[in-house]
Amino acid sequence: MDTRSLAVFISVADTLSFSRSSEQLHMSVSAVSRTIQRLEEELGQALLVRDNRSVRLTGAGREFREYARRSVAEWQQMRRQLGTDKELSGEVSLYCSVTATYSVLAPILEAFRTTHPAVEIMMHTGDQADGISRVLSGQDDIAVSGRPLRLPQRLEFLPLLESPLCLWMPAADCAVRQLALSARVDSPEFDWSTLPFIVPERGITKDILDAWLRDSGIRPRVYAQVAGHEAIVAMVGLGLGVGIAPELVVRASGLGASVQPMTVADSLPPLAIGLASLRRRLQNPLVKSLWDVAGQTYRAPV
Amino acid sequence: MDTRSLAVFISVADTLSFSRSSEQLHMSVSAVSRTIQRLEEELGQALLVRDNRSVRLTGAGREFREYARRSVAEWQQMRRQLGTDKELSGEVSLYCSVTATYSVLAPILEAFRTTHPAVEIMMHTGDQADGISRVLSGQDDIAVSGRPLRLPQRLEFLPLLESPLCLWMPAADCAVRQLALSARVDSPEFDWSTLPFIVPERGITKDILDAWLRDSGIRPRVYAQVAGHEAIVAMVGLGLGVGIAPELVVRASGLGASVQPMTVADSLPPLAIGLASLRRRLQNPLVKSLWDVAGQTYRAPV
DNA sequence: ATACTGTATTGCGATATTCGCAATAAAGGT
DNA sequence: ACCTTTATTGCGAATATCGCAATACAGTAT
Repeated sequence: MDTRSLAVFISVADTLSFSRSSEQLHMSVSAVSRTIQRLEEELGQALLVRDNRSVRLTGAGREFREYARRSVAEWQQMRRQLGTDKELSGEVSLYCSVTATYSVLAPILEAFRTTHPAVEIMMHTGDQADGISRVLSGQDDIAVSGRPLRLPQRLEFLPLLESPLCLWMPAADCAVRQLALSARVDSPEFDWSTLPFIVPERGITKDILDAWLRDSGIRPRVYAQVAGHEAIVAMVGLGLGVGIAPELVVRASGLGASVQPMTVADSLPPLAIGLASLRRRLQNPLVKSLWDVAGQTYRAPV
Repeated sequence: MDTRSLAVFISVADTLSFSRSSEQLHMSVSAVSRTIQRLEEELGQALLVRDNRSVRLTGAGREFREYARRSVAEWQQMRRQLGTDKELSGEVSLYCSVTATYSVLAPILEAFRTTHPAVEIMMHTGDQADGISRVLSGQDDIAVSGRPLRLPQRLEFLPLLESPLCLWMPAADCAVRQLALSARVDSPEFDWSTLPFIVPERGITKDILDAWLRDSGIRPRVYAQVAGHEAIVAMVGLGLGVGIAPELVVRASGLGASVQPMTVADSLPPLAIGLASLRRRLQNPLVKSLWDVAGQTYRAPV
């Protein structure tokens, strides 16, 4: 028996519906169904009567709900007690891009510092594209990252903000800019193959760009593959080509004057930026509290 | 968090030794170690201080032990309450050989009947060799069987009694008997290839026999492969060859007079006979109580 | 009557977790 | 210095869990 199963049962006992519980708990209906089945098997006793239409509690189910509530509460209490006993201290390891450091992380860390002064923050910066894999491999507890197109189940993602994803061209007059302006970019005749592209080497932005290019039927001429949005913006600013980057990065880079957004027909989906962490690591109270602080910090503005 | 982890922690906290706990809990030291690690990670707090030589409880560990004891006790109590509330009733499915029915199962079922009159026993009989696979496939809750040479981890085995495993030859004078007696069987020169063997088609006895034949360097002349010890004994009794069977079966078969044990140099290992069940099924209180009754029934005589 | 919708279960493949074994590291005893 | 005992860790194998899609069933709409 584990607390997770109890939580599932409590939810179903409250909603009296597998499907509603499955939404509430962010899991599939089948997972809920099997969890209840396991519980019933373990107890040798039906907890719920379901007749394909409705769900009701059995006598045993009612008794068990009492127990389950109590048990979960006691567990939570024990966690809090152990957690607060020695005023959260320890180390949390973060990974993010240079830009994210001040544009996303700063307000979070400020808030976190005041409430948990004893916690050591170990921060690593680098290409935003590596965040997810560093979290998956356990190198860091939390990464600031865009939401992956397909996120592994063991990964939890907490969306904080969205930033429009744009194609950028040089603002200064140059060959690339002429090309980019030479025709209505969003017209079907536009010849993309002449326009030099600067694309991300890997990561979520690359995935999104690839998908978008495929859907739009564009075969770009790749001028360079580089690591990090900051580098892309810089190269575009130098007139080497056009490139993709979230607006946020451009604004934060201080190069806002040297690049300009291109308007395209099928606009790119906005990039959801947030925190990523292994579910397992979130069970650690230190990591969890930083996570929670982040959620609160960004809930306020919205 | 699950009760299993708590039980592991309680054990280690009591013994203050990973290795002793690992024996107590029938798991490897590494599994114990990792369980504690997970617990500590989940709580964000060290529970035990180990310095490669000794294990001590931390403050948090002491607190947590209190909680763990309470939590496990409450869980057990809830199980009992739900279990006894409606006086255990339901169905347990058994599988065993014909012989085992009266020689092994009878005393168990007698005891079980008096304590749990409302439980329906569904019994299937057949070749003892099929017991394990029927349990593994979920067809039956419990099987009476010999202990498999390698038992899958999801299988629990409860040894009840041992019976010597022998080679048997016909007691009546006949060609096979003459052959079997023609030379000192346990001398290296004995020519096994002339002696017709009646071997089990499959199952644990077959595995043991195969291993023994291999180790003894014997290449037997197989006269017949048959299903079920009872059939082997019967065929030996008829003078068709020599065969392997546990003494228990011979005694129970009523053919004790028509077969005789052969003495061989490297004697066969005795067959451990007991109950087999999936760990998972043992969480069901019905199955568990039959299991427990069996254990008690056979502990007494020993 | 038939199609449709909402709900729980189940087969199945993919993924994640857990275990045991063997190798390793560390420290005390001989 | 060598051996023994004890906890941890890498790794492959066994097991458990999940989500998807198919299924089954009943009430509702067309």
